[in-house]
Amino acid sequence: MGTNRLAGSLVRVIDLQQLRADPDRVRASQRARGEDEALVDALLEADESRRAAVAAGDAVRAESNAASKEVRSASPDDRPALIARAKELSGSVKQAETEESAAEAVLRDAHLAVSNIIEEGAPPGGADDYVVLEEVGAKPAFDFETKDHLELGQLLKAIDTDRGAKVAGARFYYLTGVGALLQLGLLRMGLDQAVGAGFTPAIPPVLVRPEVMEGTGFLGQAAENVYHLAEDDLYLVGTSEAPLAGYHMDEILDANSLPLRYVGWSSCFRREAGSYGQDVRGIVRVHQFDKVEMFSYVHPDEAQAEHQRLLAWEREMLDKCELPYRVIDVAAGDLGASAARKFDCEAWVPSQSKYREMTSTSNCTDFQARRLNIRIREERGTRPVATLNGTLATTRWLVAILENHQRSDGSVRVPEALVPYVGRDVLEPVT
RNA sequence: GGAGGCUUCGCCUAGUCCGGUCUAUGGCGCCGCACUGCUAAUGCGGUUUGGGUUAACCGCCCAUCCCGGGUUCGAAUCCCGGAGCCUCCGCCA
Repeated sequence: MGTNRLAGSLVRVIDLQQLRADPDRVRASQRARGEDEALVDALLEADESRRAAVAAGDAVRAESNAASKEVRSASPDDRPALIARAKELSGSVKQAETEESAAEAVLRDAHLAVSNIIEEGAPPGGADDYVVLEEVGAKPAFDFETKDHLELGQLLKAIDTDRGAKVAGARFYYLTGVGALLQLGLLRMGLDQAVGAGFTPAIPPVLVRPEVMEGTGFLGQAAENVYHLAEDDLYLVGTSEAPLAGYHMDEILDANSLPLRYVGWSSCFRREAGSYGQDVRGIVRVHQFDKVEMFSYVHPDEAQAEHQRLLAWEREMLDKCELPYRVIDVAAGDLGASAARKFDCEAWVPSQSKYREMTSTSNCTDFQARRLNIRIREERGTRPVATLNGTLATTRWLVAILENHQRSDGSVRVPEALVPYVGRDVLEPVT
C-alpha cells in the first residue's frame, strides 16, 4: 500500500476554510490553553503565502506545459525556437516550485504548532482548575493501621521495586506471584468488557514510526516523555493510542463501517522527564506499565456522544473493582495538544489521602485524523474522522486495589468481579 | 549482514524494455438510470485524491502512478538516493 508520509504531504491540522471563516474561535482556544494565539495569525499568513505561491506556480506550469506540447507538433524548422522558449519556461517553473515548497514548509510548521481546538464547555484554567463532576462510592474507613501499596506488595511478594531498580533502574519493578496474576486478571477483565461491548481486541506494536508519533500529537510538548531509539528512528509508545490511531493511517474508511472500536493491550513506556522526586515510592509513576486502552474512530458528529460512552465504560470497570472514585472535567490549560476535551476518573488512594488518575478519556475530534490522513467518504468529497481514546485498566490500578481492599493482617480482598480472573478471592501475605 | 523481485486512481490489474497520443487500461466494488411484478440478472452511464477558480453547480486550470532529487522542451516510463513489502542465503533464536 502506498502511504503519504507526514513529512512529504501537506498537513492540514486545522480546517483552513473553517479557520478563515472564524479565526477568533481558534484564537480563543489557544488563549484557553495558555498557548500563543499569535500562532493562529502566523498560520493564516502562511496559508495566504502558500496560496499565492501555488497560484503563481500553477500559471507558470500551464504555460510551460503548453509550450512543450507545441514542440511535439512543430515542424523541424520551428523546433529550435520553440525548444528554446520551452527551456526558458521550464527554468521559471523550477524557480516557482522552489518558492512553493518553501511556502509549504512554513505552512506545515505553522499547522503543527497549533493545538486542537478546545471543546465548548471545557473548564477554563490550568492543572488545578478541573471541575469535579461526580464522586462515586464511599472511601474505606479502616479501624487499623493501614499500609501503602508498596508495603502490601512486599508482604504479598507481589511487587519488587528493589530488584526492578537493580536490573533496570529507578521506576522499574517486577510484578511477581499474585502481583503478576492480579495484573493479568485485571487487564483481561478490561479486555473482556470491551470485547463484550463490541470492541475489536488488538495487541499492537509498541515501537512506531515518527509520523505515527507526530500524527498522534506526542512529539509536541510531550516529546520529552517519549523514548526514542535513534539507531532505528522508532519511538516506544507511551500508550497503545499511538499504534491504534496509526492503524488506519492513510486510509479512506467506509462511513458505514463507523464506529470502528479497538481495545488495545500493550506495555507502555514513559521517560517521566521532569517528574523527578514525584511519586518515587512504589508503582504509581513508572517507566513501564501495562494498559488496556479503548480507541474509537467515529463520525465527527458522533464524537461527543462517543466520549460519554467511553467514560461510562471506564466507570463500569472502576465499579467492578469496587473502587471509590471521582470524575473530573480537565481544564483547558491542562489538556494535551490533541485533546479537545478530557475526563479523568481518579480513584481514592488511602495512603496518600488523595484521588489519583486511573483513567483518562480524550475527544481528539479530527486532530489526529488530519495529521494521520484518516478520512471517510461523504457525498461531497472526503472528511477526516474523529478519534477518541479511553483507559480501561493499567498497572496503576493495582495501587488502588491493594490499598482500598487491604485488611488488618496484610491480606487483600479480591473484588468479586475479579475473582474468576485472578483465581482466588484473597491475596495472602507470603511468609 | 548479502542477493534478487515488487510498489499504478477503494481492491486487483494493463502500461515501464523503446519518454510525448497515459487527459492511465480492464475487472471487482460502489453510485445513478433503464428494463423486469419486487429482488436478482442484464444494459447504459458515472466513480483517484488534493489545491485553485465559483454564492453554489457545470466547466476549466495545477498537481498526483511509494517518497525525494536528477536528466529532458517533455518522465508512470530513463538515472541517482531513500522507504515499504516479498523471496532466498547467512547469522542468531
